Amino acid sequence: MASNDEARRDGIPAYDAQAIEAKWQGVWEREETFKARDDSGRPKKYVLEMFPYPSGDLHMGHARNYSIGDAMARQARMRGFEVLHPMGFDAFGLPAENAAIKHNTQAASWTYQNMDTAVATMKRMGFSYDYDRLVRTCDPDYYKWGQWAFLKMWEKGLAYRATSPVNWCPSCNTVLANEQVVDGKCWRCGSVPEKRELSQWYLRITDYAQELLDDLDKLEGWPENVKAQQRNWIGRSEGAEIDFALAKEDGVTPSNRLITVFTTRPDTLYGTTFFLLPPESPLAAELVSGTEYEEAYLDLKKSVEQVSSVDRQGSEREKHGVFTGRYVINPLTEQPLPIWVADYILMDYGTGAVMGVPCGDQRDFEFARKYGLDIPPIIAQKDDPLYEELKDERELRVRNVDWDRAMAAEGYLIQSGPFTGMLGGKHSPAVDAITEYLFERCIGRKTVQFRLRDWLISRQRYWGNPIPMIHCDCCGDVPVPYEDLPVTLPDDLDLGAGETLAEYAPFYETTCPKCGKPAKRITDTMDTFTCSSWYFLRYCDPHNEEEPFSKELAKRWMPVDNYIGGIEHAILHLLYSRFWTKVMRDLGLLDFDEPFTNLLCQGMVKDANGDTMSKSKGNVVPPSSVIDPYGADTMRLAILFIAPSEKDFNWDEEVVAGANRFIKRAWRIVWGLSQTADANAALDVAKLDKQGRELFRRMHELGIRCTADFDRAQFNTAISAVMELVNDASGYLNNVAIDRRDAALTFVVARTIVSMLSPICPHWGEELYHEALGLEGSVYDEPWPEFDAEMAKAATVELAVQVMGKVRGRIDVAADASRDELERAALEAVGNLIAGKTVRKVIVVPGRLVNIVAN
RNA sequence: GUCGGAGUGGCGGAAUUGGCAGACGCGCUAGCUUGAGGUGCUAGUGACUAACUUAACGGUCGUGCGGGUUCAAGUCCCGCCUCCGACACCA
Repeated sequence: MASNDEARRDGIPAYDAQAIEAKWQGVWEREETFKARDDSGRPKKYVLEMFPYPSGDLHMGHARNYSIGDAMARQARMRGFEVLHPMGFDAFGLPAENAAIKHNTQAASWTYQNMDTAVATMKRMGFSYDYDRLVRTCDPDYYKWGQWAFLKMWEKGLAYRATSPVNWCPSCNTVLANEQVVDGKCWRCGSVPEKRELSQWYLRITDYAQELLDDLDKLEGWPENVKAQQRNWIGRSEGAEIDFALAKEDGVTPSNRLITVFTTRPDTLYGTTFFLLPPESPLAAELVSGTEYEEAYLDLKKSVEQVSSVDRQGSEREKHGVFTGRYVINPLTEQPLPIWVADYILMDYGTGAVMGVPCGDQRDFEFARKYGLDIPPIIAQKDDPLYEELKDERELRVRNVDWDRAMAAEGYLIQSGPFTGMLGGKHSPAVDAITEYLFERCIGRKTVQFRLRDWLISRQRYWGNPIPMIHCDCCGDVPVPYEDLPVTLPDDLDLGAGETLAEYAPFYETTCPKCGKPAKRITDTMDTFTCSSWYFLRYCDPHNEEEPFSKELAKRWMPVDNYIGGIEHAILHLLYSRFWTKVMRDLGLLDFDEPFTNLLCQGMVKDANGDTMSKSKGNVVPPSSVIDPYGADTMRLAILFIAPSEKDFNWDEEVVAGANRFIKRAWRIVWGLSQTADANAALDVAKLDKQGRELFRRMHELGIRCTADFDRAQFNTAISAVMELVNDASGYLNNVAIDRRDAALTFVVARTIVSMLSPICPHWGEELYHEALGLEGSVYDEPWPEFDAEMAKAATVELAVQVMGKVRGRIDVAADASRDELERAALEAVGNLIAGKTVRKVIVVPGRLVNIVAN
């Protein structure tokens, strides 16, 4: 190419990305440049990207994720930190098993092959991982410790087995955790799960619900939306439990049997006109059993079972209900309330029983309308005529109203006994007063409900970490002794023929560790999210054979300072990891509460039209399509420059071409500067000519900006600062003859450009550091340049002169000019505009502007 | 419905504490370089705009919409609109 010929003529070598990148990748590997030292005296920085699932080669999303992390890790090293920057693979999971079934091979071979491919691509991208710490979750020396943690939780009562209705995915042939049912569908395959009554294994994450919620407030380095999603998911709700006595068959005489409801609005108790149970409720079945109401009830129950959970969702759906023929007694009014079974009531929230308040709750309102139940008003706004009419009414006078929807949730209580006139609503004085009143009479109490359910971790699949439990007919569920860990996953199942662990006798046949009789091993494996809940701890001490990680090394490296990954893990992975960390803390292994100090969720990489890339759409841009023609450094630069890290962007070939243009231009400019650069020359600012002084000043100004941008992980603007410095250096080379350039200045500017871009374009940086600047060692051992705010100050500055807030002129003044001088210069500059007017006020903002108020 | 986030040129996007809106890049325009340009370099590029031979200079408007506070608002306050995301019959 002509440009290269021309470059050579100037004594500047061509930028050959492929050769340079291969060379430095070799050097880094040989020299172990990025090995994290447990015992160095430097302060630590733990930079972590979410490890990938090895489903094939890496895609653009990975490239973006790891480019962000690598820029952080490399810059942190230059800032003097000992950096832990590890990588691994979330290697268990269904795709490997499905691929093995399809190709009649073993899941392990498919997985290890993909991991090798991915590692090769990571190395081609030049990521600065400490590969000695590579963690693969399917390695027995890793999953052994997952089993160990399970047993510890079993001992503490945090792991248990229970039989309950669970989500069964018919396509994956396994159960799913609540969190893994997304939009009513399986998170992995999109099929609609069925409810099945099964015996399954759980982790008691609900024990930590309050702490998981409270500690979100500590996470200042997390994005607001992730914290909000977790808060929603945990779903804390304050309210009261209220006991209603079941009426005897006569419908009016209270029995001894109590049915408890949960409500956030005990203040609306006076407006309760009916009582609700879900179709699945055993109590409902019992109440109608053998009565004339049983048939209608069974019909409703059956129709609900037939409606999939997707269709059952959403408030648009019409509500259905049947009367049970029985009543409960309102504990305050002592009025009987009919018990209905309704399909909008959930069995697994609250107590599984609800008081119906049709005037204040839109759902109850719709239900009451449909079935002709009374809607007595018990809450009103002050400007409502109803308020005037009933504000002093303590008894229930108006039994029904003619509205078309429920009223606002907040207002003043009417027809509400001694509470009439109080302000009602969520967390209102009336709620407190009635709750207290109920508590004194032993018919209610303050309580807190969570939406969060325990974590269902058992999966009926082969390619996962076996649950280390044995079932003995005499002794029940018995843990595998610690010395027998790991329970190793067999590698010779005939997956192609559909063989499962449950059918594979060499695995499940065993003896009871307690009584020695023949017993059966549990053949369920653990949810893969258990493996990813603590891998960041294993990186601290990856080869430990005695324990999952040593306390000392966890203390050395944890918590993760910067965690980078996709927003799709906002709930699942991040919540589970927080839980696991707290459990490890309570086991005495950790001395902190939260694993990830700062979290960055990078945006998605979409195609040029804004569609998500997918194999089925055929619009995937593989990383190799950029590395092959341009090199990894261009790719990294383009990916970080195109948009802020947390935003989605559409793939744009022009941006890649532009990034390549810049990297080559910066290459030429550094080489150009190097022609006169002398590393040993002392810089004397006073001796610099005007252009030299200005370039030096700009270097400090832009360096300060660039450093701040790295600190807040805003790489697009960090790069733009380097671009500006390259532009300024280019101007210097164009305008200052070679024999008049300052040797110390050209050196320091060249080195600064190289340093500032090296975290992003590492091979480029190392090559220039050695070849153009003639320096020894690695650019990553070079400290990040120091920038000085004093040096960044200009001798003279241009200020805007405003009249009444509009820019009307400009003045060039000394940077240290006094306010009086500025005011005088400004008044003079716009003298003709304010002639004949009275100057009321002059606002002087040093370094920025002068505003004259005159009329 | 609830919770979170965002609306800035033709495009991606900049803009500490209120202080010259549009940095940087893409694209586009013109010129130079070149046998050629899918290279490089130089200059220009928010919209509108009277008088004037032309141009420079200037003027008006401009950060989703409408109000407000202020010498000064993309930024603060009040009221809307639109888009994106999460959860959703959670009592």
